[in-house]
Amino acid sequence: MKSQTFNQHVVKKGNKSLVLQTIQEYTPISRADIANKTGLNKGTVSSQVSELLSEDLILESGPGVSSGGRRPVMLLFNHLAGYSIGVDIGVNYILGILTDLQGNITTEKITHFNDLSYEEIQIQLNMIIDSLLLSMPPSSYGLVGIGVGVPGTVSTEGEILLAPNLNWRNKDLRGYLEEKYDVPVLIENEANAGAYGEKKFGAGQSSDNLIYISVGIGIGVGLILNGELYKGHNGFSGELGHMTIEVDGPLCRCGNQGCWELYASEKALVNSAAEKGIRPAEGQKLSLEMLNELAEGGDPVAINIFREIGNYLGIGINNIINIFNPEQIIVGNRLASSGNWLRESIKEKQKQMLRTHQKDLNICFSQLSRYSAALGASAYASENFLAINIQDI
Amino acid sequence: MKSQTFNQHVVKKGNKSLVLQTIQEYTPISRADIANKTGLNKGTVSSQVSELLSEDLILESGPGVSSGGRRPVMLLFNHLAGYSIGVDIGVNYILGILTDLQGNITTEKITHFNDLSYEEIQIQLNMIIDSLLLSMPPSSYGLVGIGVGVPGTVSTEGEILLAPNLNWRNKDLRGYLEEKYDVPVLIENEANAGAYGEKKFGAGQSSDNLIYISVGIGIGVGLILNGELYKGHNGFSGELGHMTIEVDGPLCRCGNQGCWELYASEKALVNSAAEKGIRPAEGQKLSLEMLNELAEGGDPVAINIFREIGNYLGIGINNIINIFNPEQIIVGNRLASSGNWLRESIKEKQKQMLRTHQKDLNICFSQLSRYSAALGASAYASENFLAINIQDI
DNA sequence: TAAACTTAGTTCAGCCACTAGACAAACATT
DNA sequence: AATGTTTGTCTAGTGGCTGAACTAAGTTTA
Repeated sequence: MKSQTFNQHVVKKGNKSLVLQTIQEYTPISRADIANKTGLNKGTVSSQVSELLSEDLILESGPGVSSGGRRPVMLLFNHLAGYSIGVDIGVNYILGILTDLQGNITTEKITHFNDLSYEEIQIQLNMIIDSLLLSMPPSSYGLVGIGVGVPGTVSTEGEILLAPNLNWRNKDLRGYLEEKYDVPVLIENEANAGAYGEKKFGAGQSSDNLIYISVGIGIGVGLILNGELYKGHNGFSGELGHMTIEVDGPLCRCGNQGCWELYASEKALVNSAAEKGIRPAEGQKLSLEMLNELAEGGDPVAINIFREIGNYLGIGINNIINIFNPEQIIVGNRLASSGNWLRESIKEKQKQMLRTHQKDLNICFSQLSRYSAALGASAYASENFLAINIQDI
Repeated sequence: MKSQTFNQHVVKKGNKSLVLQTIQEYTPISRADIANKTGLNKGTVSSQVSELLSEDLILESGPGVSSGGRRPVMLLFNHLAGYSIGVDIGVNYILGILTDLQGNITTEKITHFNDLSYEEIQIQLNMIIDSLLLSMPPSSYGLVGIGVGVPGTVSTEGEILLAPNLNWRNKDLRGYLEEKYDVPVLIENEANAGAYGEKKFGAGQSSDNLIYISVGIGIGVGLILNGELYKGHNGFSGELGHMTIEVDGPLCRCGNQGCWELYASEKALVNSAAEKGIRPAEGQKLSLEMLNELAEGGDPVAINIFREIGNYLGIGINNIINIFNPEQIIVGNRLASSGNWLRESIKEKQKQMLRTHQKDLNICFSQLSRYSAALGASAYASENFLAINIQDI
């Protein structure tokens, strides 16, 4: 029985965390305002604030404007007290960012590759992390954690069980990085990390129920339900790419038939373009970027292909609406760049749905562009640091 | 900002609730054992227990067996301290049960009807509740609440927004019942109530992530995720019956095409039987019960129809596995009675899935037979009572 | 310009729930 | 009968929160 028992320490920790969160959210804010917003006693707030000040997690920024009496002392979240690294490992790239505790990107590094082994990718990853560390400004806490998003399934303990497009199986990347850099490391599925990133910094900040659809080579989905990431029993949730949308559809490598990602992914897009006779320039590969350019230039065939893919995306999105009744759906990853060519046909498909289910529903393309997953991963690391740090004292 | 602030009252309430839950789960149990299991101090447990005793929520049941020292005083959850009513309103029936605080059914009443208006159903409902109340034994708290499961969408405030098969729209059944019976009333979607019932009393007691598929005229799904009911932003989650599984499938009344329930519901079953030339006996209607009997008698056409429906059920279940990675899937409501004829083809379909996703996964048919929803609804009412009661003191 | 009023933040006594440990009660073992 | 164990109660002590008094520092009003 691992249930939470309550005592003064829990109370203290909870309230301290509440004060810090309030400061983060409303920076700058006075002690009196915190007391108002949280319902805590003024004295309690004062004592928590003085602790947070001594821990350098917040700062006093001089007097604010009076509202008819003594001028308040404004408090700021000290987002420069430490730094996190967020890494997005894609099928053919590694994107690493260094962020402060507020998720502002300080430095970014990206490497592209093709067909590297796990060990070779480890080396690339090290180079990126090392290079980010070199650029890290001095701060009270230094590097507080590393978060990594990977295109595959991750166990609840952080082991990478299967990343099919990278050919990885049972890799303990977390243990490796924790040993090497001696900070907490969190590994997450790329779609989960993206969902978290969008919830913290993107379009989903106000929603407690948001679905992030990561449309790249395949489709993965990150689920934020009741305000928290839902990972499923073993951490395998969100495999909506392998949701059957056509009973007798073509066979997928997952063993099922008619999987959504066979119709609505980047791969499906490129395949369809090839079938429809679009040929790349000499020496180039048929790519999403190229199709984007064609559509931009008004090419009717390309535009039509996007419309078709958008139609299939819309079918899956309708399913998602029926399943989750979310407040916010965000389409992210590679295909987010084609938002302009997909938006209309998704909307068209939505018209087939009951209007009641679309109340307050917002569908959009990622605002964080390619940073969703890396930002989410680094935010995970930062959150983890703040939670532990508050707990310890 | 409605965030929870912590103080002594919260601590007290949390620990008291923890003690009560421990007693419920491990009845009979001694004070010392509670302290061990929860990690609370012996003294704390003693004081909470004496409060619970004075509130008549628990009982002392004399000495237990010694384990080498003084014999412990065993404590029992007083499940007879009060009673709840759980009601399952179906498309053509009302099932009402009276349960004690532990979910044991004391009395049950059922009425069948056809095409009644909302007002007529209200009358039937009153008759059932009144009759259950007459049978209620005397107890400390009497009736503590009423829970109702309805086949439709319920807003987060408990208003019935739409129950298509009953032709209801925007009905405030909750307000009506609360005024009439003067106890807290909770209205839930029938699938949600069923999921909760299975989690509390059925096959899902040990799982924190369980999916209850209510297969009746249509299909509704109740989602227990991370240990709690997931309702979605407006309370409309779980409409998996309207998940598209065939892109260009037939039009559904929801506006979408190829919805799952067009292939795998009781309605689909009966339609398929009619198409395949199965005719009911004179004066009867073609029904699930009749097809069950035929299959029982070895009728190959009937068996084949079940196999076909099971196949479609399997497709949707595979989707559910990919989406939620649950620990437990329970098929309930009317079609659960045909489990024997469906099981094999569902299993067959599962073979198409990645084995990793099926780790620790258990799929079964409802153990509570037709009581899932009513039990869940009454459990909701009981829980609500216990939570409020502890809070108040 | 002084008095009156407001608002911000600190301090302190009192309260309450939890904890640790002493203690008594009741039983088992030797 | 003596010793050791386990259960449950009791008490003193701790720590965090609350309310209220108080200081500080502004604004408004006459």
